[in-house]
Order: sequence, then C-alpha cells, then structure tokens
Amino acid sequence: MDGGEALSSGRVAEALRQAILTGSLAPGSRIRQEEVAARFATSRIPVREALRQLESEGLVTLVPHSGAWVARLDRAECVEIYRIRERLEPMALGESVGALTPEDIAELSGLVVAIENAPDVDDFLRLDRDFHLRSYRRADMPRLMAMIERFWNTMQQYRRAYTVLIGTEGRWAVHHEHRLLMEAIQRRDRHGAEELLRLHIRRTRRELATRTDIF
Amino acid sequence: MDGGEALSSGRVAEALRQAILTGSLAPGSRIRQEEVAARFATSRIPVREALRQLESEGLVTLVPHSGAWVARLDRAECVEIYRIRERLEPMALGESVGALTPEDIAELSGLVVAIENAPDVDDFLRLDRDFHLRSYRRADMPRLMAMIERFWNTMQQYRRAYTVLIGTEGRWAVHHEHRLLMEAIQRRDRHGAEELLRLHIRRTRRELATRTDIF
DNA sequence: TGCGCCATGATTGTATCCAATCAGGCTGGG
DNA sequence: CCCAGCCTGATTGGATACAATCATGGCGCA
Repeated sequence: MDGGEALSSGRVAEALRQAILTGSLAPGSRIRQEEVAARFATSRIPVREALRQLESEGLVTLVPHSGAWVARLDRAECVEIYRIRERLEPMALGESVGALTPEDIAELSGLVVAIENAPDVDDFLRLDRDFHLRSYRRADMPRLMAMIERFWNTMQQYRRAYTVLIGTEGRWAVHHEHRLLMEAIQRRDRHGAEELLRLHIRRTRRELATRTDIF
Repeated sequence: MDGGEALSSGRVAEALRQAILTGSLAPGSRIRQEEVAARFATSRIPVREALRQLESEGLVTLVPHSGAWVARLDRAECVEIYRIRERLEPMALGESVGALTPEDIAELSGLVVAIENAPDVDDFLRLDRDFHLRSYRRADMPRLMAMIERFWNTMQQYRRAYTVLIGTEGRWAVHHEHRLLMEAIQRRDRHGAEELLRLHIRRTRRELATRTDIF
C-alpha cells in the first residue's frame, strides 16, 4: 500500500522521471518551472524540489539563474558510465547468483526468451532492463542497486537510440550473451557470470562508442 | 575566481556539509529548517533546497512531514559502501597511474610521509583523504571521481571514530600499505597498484566491521 | 553595414504567509 | 492503574508575492 506518493514534489518528480525515460521529454529539452507547475496544478516550489531530485539522479541539468534541461550526455560521458557499470554490475550479479531462488531463475529464463521475441523497441528495452536488474535482485546491497538503477535511467534514452539503430537483426550478439549468462546463472557459476556480464557490458560500450551518430 | 557561491541554497549546503564533515553536526542530530534559516539570515526555502542536495549526497536523511537528520549509517551500510569502494577506487587509480606527472608522484610521496608524522586525528584524516583522492586525479573520469568523493564524505564521521579508536599505534598497517601502494605507483604498475588498493580498502573494511562499538 | 550598448520581458531565486501533518501530553473512561 | 482518544503546539509542505538575474531584440553610433 504505497500507491499514492504523499508529497507533491514526489509526484512531480516521478511524472517528470517517467516522461524522460519514455522519451516524451527528449535530451536537451528545456524544462520551465511554471509550465510544469501549471501542468500539475501546483506551485513552483514542489517543481523546484523535484528538479533538484532529478538532477541528483542525473536526469536533469540545472543552471543557476538560467533553467533546467533534460540531461544530455556526450559520448565520453556514456563511455564513462558504461565503464563504471562494468565494475559495479558484475559485483551485484556475483552477490546475487548464489541467493537466487529456483523461481527467480525460471523467471529470468522466461525473460531471456521474451527478449528474443520482442520486435518492438520499447518492449525490448523494458524486458532487457528487467532481466538484468532482476538478476541482481538477491544481492542485498541496496545502495549498489540504487546506483545501478540510476545508471540505467540516465542511459535509457541512449540505449533506445542505439537499439533503434542496430535494428532487430543487430541483436543476435545480445541474445547469445544472454544465453551464456543464463547458463552461468543456472550453474550458480559466480565468477563465470560476473565475467560474462563484464564482457557483455564492455562489448555494448564499444559498439555504442563507434556509433557516433547517436550524439 | 569562484570564491563566493552565488546562490543562497548553495552557501547553506556547503556550510552544512562542512559542519557534518568536521563532526560539529554529529550523525543522528536533527536539523531544524528554521534554526538553519535564522543562522544564515535567510528563509527556509534555500534551506530546504540545501537539505535536498545533501540528502542526494548521502549526508542527510529526510523524512516527509517529520524532519531532517544527519545521516547515520549502521554497520551493514558501512560495509556495503566499502565493498563498492573496493571496486571503484582501484579503477580510478588504475586509470590515473599512467598519467600522473612526476610532480604528482613527488607530492604523493610527500603525503605518505606526512601521514606517518601526523599524530592529530583530523590531520591524519585530511592527509589520508588527500593522498588517495589525489592519486586518482589523472583518471579523467569525472563522474567516477564525484561518486568516490561522495563515499569519502558519507564515511568521514565513521573514519574518524575508527581512527580515534585504533590510536596512533594502530596505524602501522596503513603506513605499510601506503608505502607498498606508493612503490607500485612509482613503478607505474597499474595492476599492482589496483590490487594493493583493493586489499587496503578490504582490510580497513574488515577491521571496521569488527569494531562494533562504533555504531 | 556591422558592432556594442541598453531597455525590456521572461524566468528563476527568495521571502512571507497559510495549510497540512505529526508528536507529545492530557483527560476521561474502563 | 492503564490505555484509548483527543487536543495542542511545533514543524514541515505549499501558495502567493516580490526581487534578482539573464537573454533577446532594438537602437544609436562608428
């Protein structure tokens, strides 16, 4: 029973966050406080607090006396985030594999298949995200999980652009790596899973870095 | 020329941050908005924004309709942060060692000696922090650096408590590990330095975890 | 014609005031 | 005597009003 966020600033933050993640607010878009305030039938105060929150999550860029924009990443920043993920996500997976329940593993296997059968870009993105984040679920490192989720959020728009660019045919490497990863998870092979995940993220980073047309 | 933070909320945030880091605001202390506002001759609005900022940095805990407290970490949270640091800081150091200038290395060597000759706890803490953070300076990964600095900030109070507890005689392991680390840096031995740093943080984590009296 | 300056409008930052919420103590009943 | 419920004070959350700042466009001048 947590359905309704009590604070107005929290509601505004969540709505803006979703708008950014779904792409209805594109990177670089300006966010005017009064517009948002009017849209949510509130004053600018909660809007400002929401913007601060989103800035700390890396989704928004604030410039004093100037305004707020949906965060725009250049290639170097994307690469940096991927390199950090290469260190953090294997740790989360390594901590989690030993504690995943059989039900967890069955769910992950189902997601691997669902990902392969998801032609739609947004379905693919959502399922891929679910697969990875749920594979870390039993890690019992809440701060680490929060950091990882923030990275996925800030990268979301660029993942979408990249996914559109490579098309469904370009996903075979992803599918293959997911299968290998899934096998390691089923074997409870902690080190194997960590290493496969590291390589998975690294390959994606390298391909993303070559796609200069995204930025 | 950056001396004066223009925004009031920025000044308040910086002042509160320093108060927390120096320990004049102890973990668990309540922070009342009106008190702070009066202290800085401003209204509660900038104070609230400052508190949001500090919350996103992990220094403050906000509870809706209740108030703000200086963040208090339990042992599990400290351990988690150290384990994350074990993955992130070696990366920063590894990226940096190859790019450190001879002047950088001379400065780091000087810090190693200064740390060994710093009986005062606050001097020790400051120099130790300087040594590590400066060794990452050439990493060219600004987001990673920001994350690492945030971790050092949130851990500061617990580092102080731990340092007081072990006394000057308990620091020999630190000094020894710093010497080894420094040698690896001078050799430009990237992997050696990474591994030594990982072990350095891990040993500290384990000792901190046994000191149950800190929490 | 091109450059620099100033005025003006739009937008953000802050102050003050009011409403909503929570904690603690008090009272009354069992 | 103890517990439930309410009431009150304190504190935070939000709305409105005002001040400070910045960007844009027009004007004058070289």
